Amino acid sequence: MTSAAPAIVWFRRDLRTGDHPALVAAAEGGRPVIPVYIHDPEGPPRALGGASAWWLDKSLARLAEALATLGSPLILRKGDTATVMRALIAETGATAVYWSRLYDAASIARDTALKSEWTGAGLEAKSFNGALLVEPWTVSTGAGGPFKVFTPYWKAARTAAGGAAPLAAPERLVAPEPPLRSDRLADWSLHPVKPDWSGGFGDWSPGEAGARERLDTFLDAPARAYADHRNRPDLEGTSRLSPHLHFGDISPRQIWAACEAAAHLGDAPAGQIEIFEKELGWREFNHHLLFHFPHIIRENFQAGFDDFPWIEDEAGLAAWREGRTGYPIVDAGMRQLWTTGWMHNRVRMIVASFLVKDLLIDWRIGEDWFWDTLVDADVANNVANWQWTAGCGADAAPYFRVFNPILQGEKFDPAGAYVRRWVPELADVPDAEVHQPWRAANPPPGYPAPIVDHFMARDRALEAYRRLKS
DNA sequence: TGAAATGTTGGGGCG
DNA sequence: ACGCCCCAACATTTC
Repeated sequence: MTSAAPAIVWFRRDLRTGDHPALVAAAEGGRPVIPVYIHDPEGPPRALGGASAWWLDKSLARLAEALATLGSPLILRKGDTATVMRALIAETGATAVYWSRLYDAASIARDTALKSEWTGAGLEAKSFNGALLVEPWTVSTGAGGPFKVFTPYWKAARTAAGGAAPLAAPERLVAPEPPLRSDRLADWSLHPVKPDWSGGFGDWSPGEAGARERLDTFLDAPARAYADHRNRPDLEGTSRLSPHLHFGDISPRQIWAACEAAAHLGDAPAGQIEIFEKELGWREFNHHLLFHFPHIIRENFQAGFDDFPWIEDEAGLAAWREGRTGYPIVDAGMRQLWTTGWMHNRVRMIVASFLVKDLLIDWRIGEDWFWDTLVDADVANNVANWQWTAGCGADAAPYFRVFNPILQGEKFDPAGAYVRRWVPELADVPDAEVHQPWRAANPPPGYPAPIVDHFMARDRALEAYRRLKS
């Protein structure tokens, strides 16, 4: 079969060999398979963030190892996708290109144009579902439109979500002859240098094996108490699978199947697992929204918010980014983000509420920062969650819902272990005041006083939202 | 996937 | 024993 024309598998955000429909389809019949990753730092959908680049570097390295073991090494090329692919097709005589679908408008536009180009040139160009449990066009409301509210969405989608078993990885791949030129991953400089700020990222294991290990660890313990512990940043209560999911180190279907198996075997209480599955549901919902309402990538879902009087506050923004707002739970979150490339989800809501409601800074500015600093930065999730917090999104938190950073801290970090870990200035503040250290008998030296009074800021935000409505 | 303000209730102290 | 008041605890409304 070595004379058969090769098939290209175009990897993007599906950096794995298991449960990979495009890879399985390409390997069928034993024809040569050309796995390729094309590095276009400008996107779509947008320029690669710094923390994402760090992750991509490691995940690609693991994928390259896995594909080499299977028999066909990963080809790395840099540049404009259409140009690179044209050259690769000409060079190899490939007759098919397979890939996993993306759901933002810019990626869809690019992929659609390429598909018609390749089809026009006589190739088989085919896309697959490699990233979602339920693709956005699969479910619709009774009226026939897209969902805008999570609960009815998930009621409809979770039925469609179950069932399909993950695909096994191909047992072996046939490499094209002669071997193809590939860039060296190191030459892409995805890992930061001068300075290398990634020293705190050490707990992550990007790649397929790391994702599986993370999933097993999660199902082994945290999943059993997920309902109670998922909101506790001081505990290891969450799965931490988000960056793996973004880059496709693991598929949601693989996670779903493992969850169902664990619940079925009684390894973890079904009710707890169901709440975790609902979190996967939010990811699905966010992709559903981005597909059906592509403008939300930069515009308010609710146009009524377009005239919101956001404030330009460079000093406040800098304090927020650097974790020196004077509110421990906010500062702990922002420092955890900067140091590790990740922030606990409960704390994301708190810091986002603080930026948008206490500082009245445009949600897009916060979204930009998250995009650059999160290893799990994902357009669909990032945009939908920021709009949720700001109140301008679909099924958003009502405008009057303002998080109190003191109460949130006391409720979800009761002993102050989380804030003390990331804000060492608080080491000696008694538990009773650790979330409002300015009230301690001896306020910690070197830790800032609150940059804004929350209760004043809350009234100010409610006034701004009220005026917008009228 | 809030928090604060306001309303209601019921037990206990007290004259 | 009784009524009155206080206020914690809970419920409801409002932002």
